[in-house]
Amino acid sequence: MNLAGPVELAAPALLGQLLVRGDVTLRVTEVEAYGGPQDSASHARHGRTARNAPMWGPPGRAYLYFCYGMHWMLNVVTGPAGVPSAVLIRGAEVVAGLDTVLGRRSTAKATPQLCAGPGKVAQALGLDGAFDGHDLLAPGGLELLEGPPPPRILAGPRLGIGFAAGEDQTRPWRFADGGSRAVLHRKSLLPL
DNA sequence: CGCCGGATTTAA
DNA sequence: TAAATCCGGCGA
Repeated sequence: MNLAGPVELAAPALLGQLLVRGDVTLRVTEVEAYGGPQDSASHARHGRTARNAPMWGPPGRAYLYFCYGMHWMLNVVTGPAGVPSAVLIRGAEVVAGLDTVLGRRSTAKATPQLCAGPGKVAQALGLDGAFDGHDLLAPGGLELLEGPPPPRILAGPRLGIGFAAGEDQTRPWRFADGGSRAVLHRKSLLPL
């Protein structure tokens, strides 16, 4: 997994990787790549601010932001330090700690969609702004570990970025594990 | 300083 | 299909 390369290559490489916090382990099934000021869909589109500062940092850090007044979104910072880019974790499967996840999600039973959606992923891991900037490659807290990459990868346009300029809206920078059901809007994806 | 709207989720 | 809910970023 090379997080220092171009974000559109780092993003699909994160599929199958593991997010571990305490007794909970999630396997990444869906991601989206976001670039720098040239990407009109990215938080970095208006340059560096206090909120998006982690995107300029070294790869392997977390970028957490609050959205729609109620959801936290987990991103993995990629690219060399100084080059803003991040990968939004949009979906995951529960590998361990199901009871903890069910409690955090306030749900009685596990379905394939339990952690399908970026807000759900952060909630399942119990994340909030306190994890913004956290080093995911160091032991403790929240960690990113190596997992087997999926045999089939799907790609398609990013979701919820209707505000972006023309070409940025259709660029196939959303990636998913072709074998997982923990992926939203599977129909808008095609084999990579 | 005030307004606009969002990398969403949920339930009706 | 709409409501919930709040703060970042922009224009004044």
